[in-house]
Amino acid sequence: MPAECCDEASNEALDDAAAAALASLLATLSDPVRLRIYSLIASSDEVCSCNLEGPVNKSQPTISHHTAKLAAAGLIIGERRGRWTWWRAVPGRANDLATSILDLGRP
Amino acid sequence: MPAECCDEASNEALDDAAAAALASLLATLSDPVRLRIYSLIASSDEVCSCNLEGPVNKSQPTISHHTAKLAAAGLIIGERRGRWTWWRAVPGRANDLATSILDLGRP
DNA sequence: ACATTGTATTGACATCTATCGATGAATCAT
DNA sequence: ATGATTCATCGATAGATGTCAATACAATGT
Repeated sequence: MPAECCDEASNEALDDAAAAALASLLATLSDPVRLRIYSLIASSDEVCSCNLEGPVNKSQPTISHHTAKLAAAGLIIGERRGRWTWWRAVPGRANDLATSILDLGRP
Repeated sequence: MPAECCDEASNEALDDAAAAALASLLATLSDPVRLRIYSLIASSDEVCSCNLEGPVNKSQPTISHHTAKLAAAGLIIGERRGRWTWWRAVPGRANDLATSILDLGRP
């Protein structure tokens, strides 16, 4: 610890647990494929998985892997109707994330 | 492409380039250490590097690596004054990110 | 029952990344 | 100049992760 420049222990804007939780949520959205999937789902009421493979252009296991991650993060929720799974965005989740990001800059 | 459930090509909410750019910015913030560093910087006017090692509790090369990534993403900017580098948050950047996230849900 | 279709899981592989020790470059004090 | 200090860079390593082929599971239809 140097001498002349350093203040006290700082105002601890974000503790370890909060940083880990927020980082985990951000990591879920930090993949281009997941972003596109979430964007497709969140901009519609409901999206069938069969409507994801086309635009996203990835294999079926890859899509399943990404939707599972988005669901585990609480960003989307899936409902199985018949053979297909229909996805919808969890309301308010993107809003909460946006305000969390804004709060990073508040003392 | 299945038959009964699938619509047309979807409303293309996010093209590949936009998804890659946003994902890259989110990836920059998807690390707990970087989140804490950015939080410390963004909640103050200016923060010296010597005020980061203490709260973050990582080695000096690790801190340097993270500040470099935050700076490359345009989230912080560093000014060298004498021996120390002083960091400040780029104004508006967190705001832009927050609105980008909110736009994901808009048709 | 059997075949078909949509989805999830497993295993393997390649790539990326966070971390740190060692070293180099730049700045200041004496 | 010499030494001390601050920061960046390099090399190495361990862990995480995106991707897909193969396979298993679930639901529907014949």
